[in-house]
Amino acid sequence: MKLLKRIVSILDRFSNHRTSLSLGELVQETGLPKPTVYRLCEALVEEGMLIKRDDGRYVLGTKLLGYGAIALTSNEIRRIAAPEIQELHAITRETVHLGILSDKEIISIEALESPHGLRATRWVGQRAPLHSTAVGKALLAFLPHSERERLIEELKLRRYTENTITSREKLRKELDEIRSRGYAIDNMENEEEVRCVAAPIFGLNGRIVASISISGPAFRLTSQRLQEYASLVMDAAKKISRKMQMSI
Amino acid sequence: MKLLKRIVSILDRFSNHRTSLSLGELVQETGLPKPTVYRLCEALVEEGMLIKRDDGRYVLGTKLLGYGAIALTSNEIRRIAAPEIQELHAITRETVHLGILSDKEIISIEALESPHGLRATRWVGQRAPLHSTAVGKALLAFLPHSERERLIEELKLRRYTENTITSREKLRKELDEIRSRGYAIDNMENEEEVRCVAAPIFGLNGRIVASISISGPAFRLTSQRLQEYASLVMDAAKKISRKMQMSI
DNA sequence: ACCTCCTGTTCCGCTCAACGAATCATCATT
DNA sequence: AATGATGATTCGTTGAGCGGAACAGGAGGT
Repeated sequence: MKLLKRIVSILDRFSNHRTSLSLGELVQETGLPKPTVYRLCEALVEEGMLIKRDDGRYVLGTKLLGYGAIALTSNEIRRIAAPEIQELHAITRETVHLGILSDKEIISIEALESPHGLRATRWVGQRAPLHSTAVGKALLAFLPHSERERLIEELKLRRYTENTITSREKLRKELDEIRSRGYAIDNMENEEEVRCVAAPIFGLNGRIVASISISGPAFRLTSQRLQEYASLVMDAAKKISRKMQMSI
Repeated sequence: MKLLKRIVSILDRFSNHRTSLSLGELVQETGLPKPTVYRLCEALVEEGMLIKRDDGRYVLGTKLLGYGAIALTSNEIRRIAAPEIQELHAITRETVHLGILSDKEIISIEALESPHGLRATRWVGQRAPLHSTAVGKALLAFLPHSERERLIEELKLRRYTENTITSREKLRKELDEIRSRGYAIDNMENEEEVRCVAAPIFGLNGRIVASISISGPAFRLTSQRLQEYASLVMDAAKKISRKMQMSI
């Protein structure tokens, strides 16, 4: 469906660091002809999916906000996992979040931030790479072989820090390790001085559906602390998985 | 744009109480031919805007969640109003939320729930009617005359409780009153035993951009308490408005 | 005041993307 | 085995969407 693909390619230009775009920018970045982008944007404004600000720049509209809120409530893992997430948050006082696979990225469907002044920030709806985060790697590691391989091949493996895994071969080894030990670690691979530990959550038929993680500044999440937290997240993940099995 | 309108009319079928829909239901409720709905839904699934569950029913997809999160951050009122909202919440210990106009409804862009066991629930992204809520009436009241009239004519004025205003004439009178006293009250008009009080927030050029409210159970929000809270929300709204003027 | 450049807007004839009636497939239920 | 309900597919038709080209308008320079 051509038109829909174009709509998505326009909406996808917007991100948290670039919340507004001009017609020209959209034309350049989508590679579509100017009248086409113009017509589409005006139609999207008409439907409330975009807003045209007074300065003529486009911003994602409130219609999408409404859809987002509904998309969130239709996700039952979120509801089921809530108590365990709160518990982890209370015990560790670090940022805890729950991520699922969306296209070739992780998207957070629940997030509780650490009360500490210095903390890892995560918000619901935030997207993050698969290869450089604990949540992403945990999810990737426990996917069925074929899907995992397809994703590994399709990923860009962009470098974010010195520690980011950027070779497919290294990523495969890392995922094997994660599978054997049952949890994933992000040792400052996505952001400087931030460490995370994540564990997989399985739904009925044993298929991985999400992963849960604890994130924080490296100075608090020392490697010893990380070990402790690893068993905590694994326990929480197992509890949630068990609840998922019973939720038919 | 025909196709886009159809896409929106499909996505609009989903709500917080009906998070999943079958092909048949969508066909019936949109009035579109079956192959058309089928083709569109499959394309939307392809793009991640819908998810087709194992049971064949459709659910709003994570792509929309991502867009929603970005739409939220592109809203600067939210950022500007955050401190005042937190303050109101801390003082009153009731549910406080910030709403803006979206199509012919109110949509919440910020919400802090009361810590009390019995509380009004509001979440970000939630939609609410204009004519039966304090936030809605406050917004409506301070719109430019022509827009206000257009909206009043277009609204359905559906009845939710005994107190809901369902006549256009009464609504106009109510809005006049709200304009003269500077704040709006919802006296169990949207939900039984829930009262709210809301005040308008103006942006540069004095145009109304949002409204802020306190909501809670009627037994705590007595008419006397409501008066107190009215000055609180008005003060907060004025502070936020002033900040908005300076935010160029 | 005039020109230039840049961005957004509109026009209009062409074409293929989207359409939808009809049909088929699948799976419970009787 | 027959029936009914729902989802999936086919395919000839057509107007919705396309995009090159031309236009408008404002900012900045000369």
